[in-house]
Amino acid sequence: MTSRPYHHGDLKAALLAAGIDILEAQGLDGLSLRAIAGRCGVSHSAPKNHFGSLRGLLTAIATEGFRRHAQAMCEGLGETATRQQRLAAAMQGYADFAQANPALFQLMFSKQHCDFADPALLQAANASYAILADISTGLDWAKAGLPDSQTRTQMMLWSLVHGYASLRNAGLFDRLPEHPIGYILPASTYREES
Amino acid sequence: MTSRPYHHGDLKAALLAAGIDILEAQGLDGLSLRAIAGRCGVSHSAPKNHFGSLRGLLTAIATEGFRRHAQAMCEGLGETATRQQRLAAAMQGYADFAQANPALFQLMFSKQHCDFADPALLQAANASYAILADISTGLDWAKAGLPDSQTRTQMMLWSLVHGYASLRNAGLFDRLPEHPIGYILPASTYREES
DNA sequence: AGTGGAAAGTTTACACTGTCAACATTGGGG
DNA sequence: CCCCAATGTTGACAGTGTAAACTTTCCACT
Repeated sequence: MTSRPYHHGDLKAALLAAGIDILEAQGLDGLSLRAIAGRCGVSHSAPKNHFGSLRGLLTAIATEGFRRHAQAMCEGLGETATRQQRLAAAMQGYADFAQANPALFQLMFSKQHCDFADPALLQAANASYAILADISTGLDWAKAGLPDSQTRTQMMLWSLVHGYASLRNAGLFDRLPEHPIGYILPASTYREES
Repeated sequence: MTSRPYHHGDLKAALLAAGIDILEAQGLDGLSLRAIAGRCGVSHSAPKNHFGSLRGLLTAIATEGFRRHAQAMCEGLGETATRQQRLAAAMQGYADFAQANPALFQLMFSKQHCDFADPALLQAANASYAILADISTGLDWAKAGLPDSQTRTQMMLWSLVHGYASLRNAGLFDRLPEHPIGYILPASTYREES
């Protein structure tokens, strides 16, 4: 269909897809170079030509994960919504993605498995962050007299939604009554748009 | 010195200590049953008698991690401090512990490595949560008309500090100006004690 | 057209892992 | 005193990632 530059088809993309499939089906434990290669019908050593090492392959998978993550955050964003509603929708998308893809989500934020020095991964991660950062413009959690109020608001929102998603995925919220992320965002901190 | 119920001394405790040492020195990757056993001078199969499997040993290590975690949160708690100051101190202890023991912190919240059905682990984790929950009594992030305001405040605080610690440990805050956790807690949401 | 070489994939080997079964050793309670 | 359960060892096994040597394919250049 697309390009076929060599004799067996579009590996690299097939390896990525197989990796994500195994990740969803069997979790991070079941994700091995040999399993991915086997699912693509190639030898266990073939992935090295495209990704160098397992770490490189996991980094590429995480990069694709951030792209889907950003898309999930954008899906609930209607044009007519208020900034508060858009923020709640983006955070809900963040948490929903983590819940729907727990192994991928865990991989995406694991310095143990991924190489955050990789430019592609860094760019994809920054793109996800930028979505929350953009929406949070005009909202303010600042204490009087402290600088960087915009940055601090962004860090607060990112930390809040990321911790919420992580703790829920780990099962630490199981004994508590359920509350969507919107019910945890303090209403009193919203500021009307100017 | 302590008790010596069998012919080689107090393994189990030695294995736990060796595991934590390796965790700090070499990270989660370097933590293997054989490495732990080797550091204690026993064969690679000895830990099975005390912990059953690697998962059991990691669960026990995480349990000890939660005990130290709770202690780190309590260290900054002075009796004379206001509730706001005590909250900020506990959260600072939470984040500092995560920064000082990144591998242990990662292990403690990894459903992949730990068995959260283990009663000891569950109790230790709940004890850590209870510290934040107790301090947050009297503080309120509730929207009017929603139930469970106490629970929601606790979830918000826990999510915020956990996400902050996790994202900072992953290096995702490296490009942003530094802000201690207290500068991210919104001041406007504090409520005076009654 | 034909050839050289780089890209893509295979094979083989190696060190390492966790788990298991069979075996050795020890120490304490009948 | 002696047996037995707890503790620890040995050896084997399937599985992992990595690396080197090898083979196959295809593209570019003369």
